[in-house]
Amino acid sequence: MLNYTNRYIFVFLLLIIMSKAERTKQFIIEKTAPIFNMKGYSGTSMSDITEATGLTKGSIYGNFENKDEVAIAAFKFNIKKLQDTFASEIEKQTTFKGKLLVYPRLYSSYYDLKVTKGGCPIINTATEADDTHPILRKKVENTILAWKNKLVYFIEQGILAGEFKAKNINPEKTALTIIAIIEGAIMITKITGNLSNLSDIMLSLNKIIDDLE
Amino acid sequence: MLNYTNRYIFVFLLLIIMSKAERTKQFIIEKTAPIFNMKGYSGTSMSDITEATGLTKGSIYGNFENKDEVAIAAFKFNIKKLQDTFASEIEKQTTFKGKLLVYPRLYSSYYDLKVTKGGCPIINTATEADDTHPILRKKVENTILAWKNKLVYFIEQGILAGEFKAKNINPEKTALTIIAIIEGAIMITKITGNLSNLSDIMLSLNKIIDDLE
DNA sequence: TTTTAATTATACCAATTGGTATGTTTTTAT
DNA sequence: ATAAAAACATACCAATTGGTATAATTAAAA
Repeated sequence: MLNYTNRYIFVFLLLIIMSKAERTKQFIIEKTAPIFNMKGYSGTSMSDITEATGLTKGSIYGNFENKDEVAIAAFKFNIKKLQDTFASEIEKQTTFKGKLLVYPRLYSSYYDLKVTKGGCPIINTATEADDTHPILRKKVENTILAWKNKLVYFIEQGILAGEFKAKNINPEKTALTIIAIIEGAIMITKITGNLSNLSDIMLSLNKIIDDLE
Repeated sequence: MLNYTNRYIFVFLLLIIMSKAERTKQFIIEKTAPIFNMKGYSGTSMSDITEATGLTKGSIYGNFENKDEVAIAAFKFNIKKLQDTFASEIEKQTTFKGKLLVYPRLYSSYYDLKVTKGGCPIINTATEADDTHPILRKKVENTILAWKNKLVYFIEQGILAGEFKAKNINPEKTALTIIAIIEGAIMITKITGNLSNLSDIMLSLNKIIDDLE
């Protein structure tokens, strides 16, 4: 994470380096990303976009081909935001078990972090796009597969490092199960509004990772 | 499940008992339920409904107040279909562990059953409605809570019957985890199109239930 | 079998959808 | 400082949205 001083330097550099167009493009993405995540693709209208940005259609269509492009950019933005949060925490960990345990720990306080408004962009986009939007569908699929591969890597390296015992562990199966629990937990927590559901389920996830020893 | 003979008797009785209106109402629900499940609430238009049923707007609005009412009825229909499938299998089991194991077993072949087109109506409706549709949101929440209570009951009774050892088991936490794994697994499988993902994750669920002993 | 009531079709409504053509204003580079 | 280019606003477009009033048809009750 950037501290306040660095953040100001960052914004200052953006003002110099980025062109006006790049900045508004970024501005549009930042403002619409939470809307797409909450209302979905078909639930978000062009007027939602103009309203959220304070810009007119002319300027939206000057920076993006169509609604699709805005939605895809917004999805990427949401995913990156989420990944950055986890990547920086995973980096700090020295063991592979420690890296895996970042997920239950961070997700337990997911709603405090409020990384993405409207819940997890993966599950939101996946459930809407799977039967309706081939481009977004493929993007979510790739996101999940990349996540799975990362987890598989941690588990395999953990076995090599002697942190986990190799027998009985199927890295792929374990990775998929971890993702399933997390995504399911977010869905349940969002719909019930009961944050303790999330921490409850994350305790189960914690145990699963612990049992890999 | 009804066999063919019983099904014909059932349809015959419907023709006598149900009025024309009741029958078309049911017809509309059956035809639109898969569409709402695939395209979502805001993705399904009135013209989708008239197209799928072959009826005109007049007849749709003669049987339903508005689009909301059709959507809610379609959601209930999808949920009932799903619940009936599981209820009949759970009934057959004599042990509570057996009842719990019905879930991983049936979900492993979920896509063969093809109970509901477009994936699980719970996760589909939950992710769309949580920030947009209070009525549907509440319906999904209640569905999940009822499911959780059912699982909690099975686990508690299983403990009483000596099938599971009471210590270390938190029925509520376990129930929530089971639901999370199932819903997450469906999401992953739908988006990747890889059915083996579902059976892989269901093996993990199987182990979790086995470990309750 | 006829009357009454319910059901379905037709034709319409204003509002909104995503998108575009054309001006006007800012940036940017010279 | 000025010309060229890019960004933005205005005003429009046809198509579609959810919904309704009314007419035509069909089912149910007498």
